[in-house]
Amino acid sequence: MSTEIEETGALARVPLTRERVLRTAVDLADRGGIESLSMRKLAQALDVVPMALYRHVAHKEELLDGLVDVVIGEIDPARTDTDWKTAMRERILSARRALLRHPWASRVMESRTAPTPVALAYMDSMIGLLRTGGFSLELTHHVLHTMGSRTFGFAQELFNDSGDSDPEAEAQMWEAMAGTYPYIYEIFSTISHDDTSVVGAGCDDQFEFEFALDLMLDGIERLKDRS
Amino acid sequence: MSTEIEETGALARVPLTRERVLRTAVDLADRGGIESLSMRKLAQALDVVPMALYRHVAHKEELLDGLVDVVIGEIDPARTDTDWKTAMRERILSARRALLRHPWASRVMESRTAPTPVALAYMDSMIGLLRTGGFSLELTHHVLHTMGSRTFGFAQELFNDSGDSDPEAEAQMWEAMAGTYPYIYEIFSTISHDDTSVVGAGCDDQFEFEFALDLMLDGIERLKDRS
DNA sequence: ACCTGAACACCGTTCAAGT
DNA sequence: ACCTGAACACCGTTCAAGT
Repeated sequence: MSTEIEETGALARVPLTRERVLRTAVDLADRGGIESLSMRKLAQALDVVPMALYRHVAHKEELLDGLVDVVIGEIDPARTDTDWKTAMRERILSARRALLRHPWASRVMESRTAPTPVALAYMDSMIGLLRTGGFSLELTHHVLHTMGSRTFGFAQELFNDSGDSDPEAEAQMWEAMAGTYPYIYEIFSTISHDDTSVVGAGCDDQFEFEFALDLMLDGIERLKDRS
Repeated sequence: MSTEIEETGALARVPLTRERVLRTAVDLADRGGIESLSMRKLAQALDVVPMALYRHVAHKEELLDGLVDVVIGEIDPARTDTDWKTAMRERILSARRALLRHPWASRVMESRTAPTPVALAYMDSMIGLLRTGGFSLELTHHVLHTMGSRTFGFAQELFNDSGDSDPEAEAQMWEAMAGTYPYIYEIFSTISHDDTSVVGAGCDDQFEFEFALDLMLDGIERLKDRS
């Protein structure tokens, strides 16, 4: 009967599993950003004492590894009915879509020191695309270095303008740029005409990502044909 | 006289300046890694109470901005006596050398949300190389997106194998790879023959960086000539 | 044997009390 | 008016005491 009361009190006291821990963590990070994801807050969201998490995850690093695995799991498998270039291109764009759904994911991926089996499997199939596509071992290796994190669908932007967008401060920066950074000013002022503001997120990130991706894929293809 | 004792006790009690704070912080990070750089430890290294730092730096974020500025300050200025391609190539390689001297720097740069004036000036002169080299505004913009952080001399490696290098665990991973990740195995086992171990840091990072850089510069040059 | 509250050893930063 | 010790509100994680 005390059991009954407990059950009612905690409603359907779902047992804590690694999967539920990870799912809740992804949710928390999606909602409040990765910096708001602490072991303590995660425990609270799961209605559990912090120490209970350590049954399913050795430490926070392992939790972060798990989050990356969840995101990689959302990437479509590689097509097997086309050439290497199309298959790689489409898969990378699928990876990019997964990362856009979880804006914290690329930063967490950067911070990992050792690849998980899931990440290794992803890499292995990517390399497989090249090898079965006729690339030599050497060229494959160079290509991997060239693509870097782009293989996982992201690239290092120069500055992550997550834009707190204080319009006053922005206008001021704008003014300063014209004088002291003429070339930056020139670019920004002409590029972002399509958007509402003169400054702001005036460029098409998707286009720019594909531009760089294709420049690399084309360059890589040329090297392959030459060898 | 009590003054005299104090002076002797603290020896040449150098006054705290922003520059001395930054220099010590760079030193600390160089020596013990960026994760060992806390406001408290920095204060201790300067033989000062933690709060004293806040006179020279508004918060830790500003300290990190300052560190990035120090590193950018070590990059050679752009040559003015060559074509855009050579000037850009050499400057990026100079930036890379600066980053190699401070292994924590690229990670700190990634974490900055807003560029400092020093970073903006660097970017402005980089863009200037392209513009005076005959690039259209549009192409210049695309190039910036393509190069991304490479402009600052670094690229996202797939995994930062800072190698704790537990040889036993490494051998085990090696064994697992052959079976479950055949393509990764194939690459690693053939590439790193030049080095001592079969695994290990068997590839020439400098070569790989330049390979990718040149692939991009060549692709960019081709686009420019076409337009 | 299992579970967990309290504690530890840290953070960055605030603020009021001291000089 | 300046300086700073103590305190605050957090962390991730250990561990011994409780059941």
